[in-house]
Amino acid sequence: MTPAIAPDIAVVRSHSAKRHSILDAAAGVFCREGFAGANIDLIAAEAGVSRQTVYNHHGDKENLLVAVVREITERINAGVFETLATFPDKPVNLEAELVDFAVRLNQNCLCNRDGKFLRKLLQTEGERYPELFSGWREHGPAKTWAALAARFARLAHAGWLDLDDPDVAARQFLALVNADLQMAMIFGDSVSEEQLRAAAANAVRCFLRAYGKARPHGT
Amino acid sequence: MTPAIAPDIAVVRSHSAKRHSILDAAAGVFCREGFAGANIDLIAAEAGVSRQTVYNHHGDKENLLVAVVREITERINAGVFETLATFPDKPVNLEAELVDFAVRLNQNCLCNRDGKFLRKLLQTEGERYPELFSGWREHGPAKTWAALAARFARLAHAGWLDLDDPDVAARQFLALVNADLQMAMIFGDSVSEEQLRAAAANAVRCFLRAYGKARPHGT
DNA sequence: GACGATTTGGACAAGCCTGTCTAAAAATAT
DNA sequence: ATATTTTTAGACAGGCTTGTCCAAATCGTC
Repeated sequence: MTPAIAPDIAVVRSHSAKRHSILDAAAGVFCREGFAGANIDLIAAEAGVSRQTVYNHHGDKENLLVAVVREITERINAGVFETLATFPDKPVNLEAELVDFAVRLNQNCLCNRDGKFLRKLLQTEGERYPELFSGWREHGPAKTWAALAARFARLAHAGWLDLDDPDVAARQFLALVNADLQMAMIFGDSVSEEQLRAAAANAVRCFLRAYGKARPHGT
Repeated sequence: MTPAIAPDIAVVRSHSAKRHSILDAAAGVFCREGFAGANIDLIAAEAGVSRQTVYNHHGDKENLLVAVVREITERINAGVFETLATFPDKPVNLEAELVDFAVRLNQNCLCNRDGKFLRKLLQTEGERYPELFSGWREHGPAKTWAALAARFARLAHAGWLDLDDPDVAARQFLALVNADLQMAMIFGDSVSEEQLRAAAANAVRCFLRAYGKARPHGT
């Protein structure tokens, strides 16, 4: 009754490839047009798939949105986790390494395609379907801030920083990193590698002027 | 041929009251539902007006959106200008006065009903109708930043601040002021007066740690 | 009270979109 | 090669929305 293993995964692969393609196209269209304005024919066309196939895979327009949001938040969370692991815990040149870290953060999480999509979907559909994002809301930014705050606290303990409140400092770091990019992002402009580095450099310079110490006490 | 003055302004008053009511309702609906999802019947109902009257006043759905955006950007610009005039040019207690200024900025411009609407409309329709916001884009944030930067530069000249680049400092000031409110705003939560003051206090403390001088040289 | 303009409610056509159905086509595994 | 499953293209009903038209009603002024 159950088929052999090989055919199953072969079917699943094609199946999953189409599924992924649909999710990708849907993310783009939902993001551009909003949920109400999104046209399933257009999604199907952009996915290179017939409309019926979209319905076969996800059943409903609303269901499709749910799947898209789940996919994106999962990828975002993975990206944040991965990038957070590259935080300079044992810096040699703190300023340079924080700048690199900030650039990675922007490239992998905030200025990302996924980051842009999540931000936009959140803004357009967040109030209408609050339960859609409630999972991310609980496990997303709060955890990121806490993790970043812990890193900064460790840096402070090692004598690199002078912090009153690591949580506040973490939020301020993220805010500063985005300071020069907000307008570009809100207008949907693309940001060059150059702009990204300059923004990160400005942010880190300000951050270290506020919270940096001249030398770690260990040296 | 031309009627007397009184009837004219009386007619215009009722006319303009309805017009304003429609614009107000339309702003709310466009913002909640997006352009595609906005229902003109709903706008009319929320404005307390018949659908036909909406068409009489603004002709077209797209036209209505244009009118809404124009109205909001004009009000926002006025609010920014007004608030900017309350910048502490001759401070006694710089930290306290900057905190007050930041609170005003948030209340009158950023966390405002208008501010929220503009942000959301910009995000949802900005890429589809770029020319809609091009006017604000040119004359809005850039001018605000420049004006704020000039104030900071004057403060630096008076010995209160130590700035490399006033423009960067102005952007960072605004970014810091929003640091603690971003999540609340993105989720559409309302922010209490308390949160607003706390956020402003955190922002100003960080800003002054980075750029403040102990005393102005004039004293 | 009469007059002119505005507003109203409802009817209406036209278009678009969702979601379903069906039969043909394509792809895959055996 | 055949059988099974997936995919496709198209038609289709149903619903909703925009924008227009029109006759009745309302409002403010003379």
